[in-house]
Amino acid sequence: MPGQHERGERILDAAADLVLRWGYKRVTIEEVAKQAGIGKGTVYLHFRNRSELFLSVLVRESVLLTGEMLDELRQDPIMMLPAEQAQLVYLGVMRRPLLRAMFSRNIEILGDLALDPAMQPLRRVKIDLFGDLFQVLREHELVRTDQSIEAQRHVMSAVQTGFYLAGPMLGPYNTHDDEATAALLAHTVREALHAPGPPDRAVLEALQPKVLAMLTDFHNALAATVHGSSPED
Amino acid sequence: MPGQHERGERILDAAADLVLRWGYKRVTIEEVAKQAGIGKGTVYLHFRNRSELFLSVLVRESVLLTGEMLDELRQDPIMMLPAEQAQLVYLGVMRRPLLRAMFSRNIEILGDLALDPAMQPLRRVKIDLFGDLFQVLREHELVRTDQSIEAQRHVMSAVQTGFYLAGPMLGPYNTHDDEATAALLAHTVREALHAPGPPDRAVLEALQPKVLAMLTDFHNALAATVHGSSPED
DNA sequence: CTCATGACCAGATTTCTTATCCGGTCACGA
DNA sequence: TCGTGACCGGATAAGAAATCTGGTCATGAG
Repeated sequence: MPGQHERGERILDAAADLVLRWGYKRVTIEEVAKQAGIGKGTVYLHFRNRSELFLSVLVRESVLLTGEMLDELRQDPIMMLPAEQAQLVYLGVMRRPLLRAMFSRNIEILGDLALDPAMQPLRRVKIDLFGDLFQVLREHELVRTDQSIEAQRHVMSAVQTGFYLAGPMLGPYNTHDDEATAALLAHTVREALHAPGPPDRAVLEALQPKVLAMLTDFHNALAATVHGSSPED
Repeated sequence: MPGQHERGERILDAAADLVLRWGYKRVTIEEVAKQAGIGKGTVYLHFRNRSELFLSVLVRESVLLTGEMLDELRQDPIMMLPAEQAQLVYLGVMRRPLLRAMFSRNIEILGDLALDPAMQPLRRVKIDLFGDLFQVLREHELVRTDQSIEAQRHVMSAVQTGFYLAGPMLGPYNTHDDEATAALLAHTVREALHAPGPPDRAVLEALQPKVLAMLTDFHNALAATVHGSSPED
């Protein structure tokens, strides 16, 4: 049996590769199977159907990114702050062509995959994460307390959305590379949401385990939805 | 001859009404002419072609909005500040169904009209306006001076884009009405771009004529591109 | 003479029909 | 037990025919 990692992963590799080369719409299950060196039916031993397969590709990328976030957070608790997180996520997304296509609504590559109903629960998990995170940060006055959590979530969503979409839209007027844009995004989030003044390192460090646990839960919840070992029951 | 205002305006009225009811794609020139109570060929005495007609509808709305901005700015020079402007524009756009459809990329109603190449020069005028505006504000330290003008323009675009698009995208999680969202947008822009501390009223008032002139130029430039009196040469 | 008009044309769009493809299943065989 | 590819039907694409509509312009009203 060729390849080092297990079959489910190889299917995901093949699917990811083909989507980037041909676009979601044009990739057939048979072609994915061929590229993975297996029979067509075998794909269905791992994924219930077509969209679950491709969604898994996206989720696997997200899991990788979340893993990176965890590492960074372990190294420095400053990464629990919204601005730093937004910056890191932005750079991580831009580094991954599939996520970049998803976040910048590249309809050419991902088609209507991003609108798939199966995406809904993932969004929910993410929104819950942010709700919880803001709650904790607020309790320790790391973010402003003069806005509601809903307002902060709204600002966070809007600003992030804007930075992902505005780059392409500005066209030739966009003179910023990814690093510079990420820094701008961080600045905007920081000024809009963080409590004034520098954060208290002691508080940050005290909170680190709790936030780490929350992010780990999120990471695991995501990972649990990547099939590829066995089709979900 | 029925109707009070002149024929070009009546054509624009008819077009605006039909676009909102049927969507840009479905509206035919003949139908617009019928609704305006004139013959089909007459439309072409006012507009060179289909897209110029519908673009003019959009531009006319923008001229109205810019007029409101001018009034507000005359009443209170605080309105020259980016946050206040963004807030006012947001509310103005949300109040006008056609502009709302354009800014929130409602593809159902406006189709690919927003992508029309004829839109380009308008964007350019608007971007130039913002460049000039930030330049003036910066010279009088009403906005931060530790960022480049390009960076500030980028932040402004991104944040605005985000707030226009994030509302629909948040779906049921969006608990804010237009007023609250506009306030949130203003807050975000203010914190990200304004100089710290309250603005100096004296400086604001001293600058009022200059900014008023800039906005008036913009207003006139926009108005000049609304045809409807005679097809452009 | 000026200006509005609607019949007219070509190209674009839609509709209807036929052909091909592909997601998903499952009987078979390794 | 597990992997496979032939097979099925619905979906999608391709093609042909019919309809529609943006834009023009000869005509006639004022």
